[in-house]
Amino acid sequence: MTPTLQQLRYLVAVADCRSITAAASSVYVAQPALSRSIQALEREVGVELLDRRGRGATLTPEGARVVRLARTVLDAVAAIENIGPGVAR
Amino acid sequence: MTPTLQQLRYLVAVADCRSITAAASSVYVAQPALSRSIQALEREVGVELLDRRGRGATLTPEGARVVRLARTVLDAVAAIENIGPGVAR
DNA sequence: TAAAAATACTCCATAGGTATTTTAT
DNA sequence: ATAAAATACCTATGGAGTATTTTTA
Repeated sequence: MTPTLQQLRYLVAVADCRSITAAASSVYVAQPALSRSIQALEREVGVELLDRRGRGATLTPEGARVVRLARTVLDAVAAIENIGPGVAR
Repeated sequence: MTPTLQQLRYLVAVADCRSITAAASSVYVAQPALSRSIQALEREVGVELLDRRGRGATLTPEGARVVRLARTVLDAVAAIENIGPGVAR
């Protein structure tokens, strides 16, 4: 029903790699896992995010918009991860 | 290792309700589930986010910072959910 | 002592892996 | 024909529920 951070990370990886297989290896996950994850994301948002082609995958216009928002999400999540007390020195 | 959107939603609910029990009911989940979820979040970020008191729970300073970031995250996720084609008219 | 929060336990849904098939150039 | 993506199947981890105990105002 709602995207997961994992799905957003995977989508950003595909955007960066322009290939599902390459994206999968870049995030240390098997190709089918990443492929399914993005299919589920597309079902959830109700829009095709990737153009699958024989050689690689590219973003649809909606996919590009989602990737932009996903980077905002992931940046804020990274900021949360860094809330903790800094290294004492 | 990394927060989940669920954890962020739960934390925001606690911030809004100033009580774990009330927050749980506001998001239609059992109190122990929300309680555990936030404990896990605190472990992940390595910081106490809530002051648990006999009567309710309040945010620590770090908790307040996380809540601010969490709202940014959740707003961007909501924008992703609304990427789909609008209602035709 | 009565609320709110935490713990114990059980169960199930989903995310991932391997093997394989389909597709498109 | 071949590389990339999708599907099938299985397993295991974690997120949720109920019941209960602990805590603090």
